Amino acid sequence: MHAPTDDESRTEHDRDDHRAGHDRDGHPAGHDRDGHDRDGHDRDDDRYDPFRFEEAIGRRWYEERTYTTPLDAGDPPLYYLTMFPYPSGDLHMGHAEIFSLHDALVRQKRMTGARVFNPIGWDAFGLPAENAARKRGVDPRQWTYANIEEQVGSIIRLGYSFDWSARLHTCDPGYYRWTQWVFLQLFHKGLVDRRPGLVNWCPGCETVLANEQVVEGRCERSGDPVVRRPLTQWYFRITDYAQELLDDLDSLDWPSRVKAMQRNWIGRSEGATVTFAVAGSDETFEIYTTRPDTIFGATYVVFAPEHPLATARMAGNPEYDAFLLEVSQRSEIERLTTMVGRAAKRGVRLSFDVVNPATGEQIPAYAADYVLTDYGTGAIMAVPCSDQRDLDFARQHGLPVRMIVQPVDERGTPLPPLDPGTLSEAYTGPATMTGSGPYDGLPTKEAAAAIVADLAARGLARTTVSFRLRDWLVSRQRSWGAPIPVVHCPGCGTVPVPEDQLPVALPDDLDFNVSGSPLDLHPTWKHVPCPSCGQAATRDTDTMDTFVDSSWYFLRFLSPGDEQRAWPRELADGVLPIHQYTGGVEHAVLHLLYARFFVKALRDCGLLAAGEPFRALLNQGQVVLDGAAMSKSKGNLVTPVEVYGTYGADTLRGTMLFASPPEDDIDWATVSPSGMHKWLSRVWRIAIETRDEGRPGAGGSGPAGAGSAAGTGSAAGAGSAAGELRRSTHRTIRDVTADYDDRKYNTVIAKLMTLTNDVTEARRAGADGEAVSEAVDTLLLLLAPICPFITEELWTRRGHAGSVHDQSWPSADEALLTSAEVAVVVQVDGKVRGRLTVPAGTAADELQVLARGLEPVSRLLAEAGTVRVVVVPDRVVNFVRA
RNA sequence: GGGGGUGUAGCCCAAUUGGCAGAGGCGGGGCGCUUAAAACGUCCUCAGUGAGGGUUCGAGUCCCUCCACCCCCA
Repeated sequence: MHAPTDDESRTEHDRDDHRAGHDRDGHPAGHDRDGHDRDGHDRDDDRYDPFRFEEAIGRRWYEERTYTTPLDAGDPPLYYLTMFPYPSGDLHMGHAEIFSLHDALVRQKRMTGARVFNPIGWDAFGLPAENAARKRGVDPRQWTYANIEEQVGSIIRLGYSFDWSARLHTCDPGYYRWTQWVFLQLFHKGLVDRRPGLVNWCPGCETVLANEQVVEGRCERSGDPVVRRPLTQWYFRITDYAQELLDDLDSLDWPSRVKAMQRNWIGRSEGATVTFAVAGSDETFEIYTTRPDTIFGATYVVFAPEHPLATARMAGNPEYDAFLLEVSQRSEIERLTTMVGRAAKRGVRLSFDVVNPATGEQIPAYAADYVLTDYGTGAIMAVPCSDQRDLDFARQHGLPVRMIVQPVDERGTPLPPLDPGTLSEAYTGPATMTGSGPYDGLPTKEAAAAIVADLAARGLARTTVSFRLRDWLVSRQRSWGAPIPVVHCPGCGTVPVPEDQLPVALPDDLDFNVSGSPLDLHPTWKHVPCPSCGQAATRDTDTMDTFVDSSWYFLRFLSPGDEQRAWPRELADGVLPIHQYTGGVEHAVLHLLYARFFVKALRDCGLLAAGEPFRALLNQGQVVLDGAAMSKSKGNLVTPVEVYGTYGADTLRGTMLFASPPEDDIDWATVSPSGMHKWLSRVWRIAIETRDEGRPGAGGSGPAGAGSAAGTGSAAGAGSAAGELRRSTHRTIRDVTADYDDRKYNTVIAKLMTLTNDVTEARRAGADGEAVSEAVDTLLLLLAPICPFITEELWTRRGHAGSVHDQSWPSADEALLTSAEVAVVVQVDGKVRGRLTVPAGTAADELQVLARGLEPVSRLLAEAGTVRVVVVPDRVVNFVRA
């Protein structure tokens, strides 16, 4: 794939590169440029100077499109994907971490012979571009593309092996045209709704937000408190898939915490819907409860303030209107504190009572904001003794508390009864029924089933499954996004834009210095004839949530330039679900849930076969400093540019992976790029010093597994320095390969450091050149996925043809994996009393005999009769006395 | 309150999945090299695994209780 590099031209080339690329003062090699120029290239070899070759190699990989994987030939490749970046500026440490991890995964997989498709693109729509336009008057397009180019430069510099032929940006009309097309497919399938509702509004961003974008009552982007507003908006019907989204989690090779987060978010609960009647009227309404067994303890009901029954009955009541207004203006954060904990729960007594269908009792009705309009039925029965919020509300409003459960322990033995007069903690533990008429004495679970069955027989109840998941609100009152491809016509109503008129393109002349949506306020853009009747109509001026763009980008990578269709169907069916996805855990709910929904929806539109987008997922931790998130505002930002500018790209990549297991956070204060640089310098020096060892003719012998010239295990004398080194080499191959499979890059590097130490020791002990050469070449191969530059450069300098990255992954020689001798521990009563050095595989009885002969052991055993002997061959002999 | 996760050396982290707690790095220290420093080389340093109980011949690893911290949902 790569032409062998001519040594002479390389030297010249490297010099030029050195001048261009290495212009920082004080990098740790202490490189003196003048001295370098004077001394010439012999001395160059002495010292590891990544700035002499990294940039040229990275540039070559980019320009030659080295890591392009043709998709139109042969079997479908393995699809490896890393979450595409948002271009808010240059790459940050989080990007460098995930890309370094992902690239190691990809490069190692390639060396095992797999074809891997590894594309890169940009999630390029979004609010920061608009904010830049507003603050600094920059065109969002220019701002975005300039940032993308900066990130491209860093990616090239860091040597990530992306397939540049598949590059895409979601803000390209050629991309968002198909985002709009996908919207229309879902629209025609009935999975898109436009409807009024109480929505989350972020005053800072001047737009609505999806539920998933509200974190503890605040906008997850700007941090502003979110308020609720009644607005008509577009929704994707993700709740239609709630059960399937929950069930299919079981089939995914994802971190358990991410699955748990999605389960929590979907929030399935089983309960019952029960019909209550308004007292003195034929009118009925439904409440939802997860505890139907407690119905005899219901002493009042609570409606969500906006519940139609409440608003109808309270119409024209000034006090209630004021309450409604107050509730609507309350921020989500205040409301949450009202819902949770002991904060005052504001409520209003409604003008009517209701009838409890189980007891026939007449009880009061309230409206309170701790009941949500869109969860369950928007009304609940309040059972103070078994629900904390109900109990708090009852105490505040002087409502009765009635005990209907008798707590029991695990064996069903009754515990002391609770006193409803003084109860301050609602009881939710195991209990039997009391004060519940015919159900008294039943365990609560049985009572629940019986009560629902009995009420159902009267047509007053049914079991219900309820989800916390809400439909996905996708319209945004922003302008740097994909316009929703719909026209509103006075005659025809809501008319989807015909597919042949896509894209609905953004205008070039938006004015961002306006209060409100620039797209909506544009003088001409929205005025168009109705696609259906031709009458004057207006475009929908909302754009789509940028999470829509990222919910299908993995499909577009398969044919980013295709103007005829969104993606090639057969290929998509061949590569989905994606073999390996990597990215930050911050997307555990948002992006990963939306993308799963999209794939299921597109499958049901007949556009895909797969039911899940990402088969396996790897989440990396975050990069923090002194335990706190890095951020510009805190002034504690360490950037990849600084690190690779000082130490080079390989050091940055290696530091990231060595710092901790991938899922853990990396505290930059505790890692040491200089330590990594020091080790790479050792690797460099050893590889250069031994370049001609074991090679009578240049490039003669190969590495382990590729036809070793060092002979087989038996050829190297047992116990000799060369033999020990060969054993170390092959054990490293075995262990490091397993660690790559387990994605334990930190221990991969630790084991390669050990091998480096072993090489040094073996050389000192006089090991022959072939064993050393095998060890060093193997070291380079095993390190190549993590530090691609130094390994490539040394591979070439050691006289090998081709790229190190095109070599086969080495395989361990079985004959060399087992030691000739092993140390066996001898214990008496579990205490170590001696050690044996024996040939590996020595039989158990023989070990026992040898162990009995050891001095302290024989004496100890003479004093008492041996009861039992436990022998684990090659490990331990344990004598257990009576 | 429920769920998920993590506690091993001054620090970051390993431990063949039940078999001698230490692989690697950082930091610290000694020595070598050096006119000197840096760099480099080399050797050393330090815990009995958050606490308590249980199972086992044997527990960092499995079980129970508790504590601390992180994340998600309330």
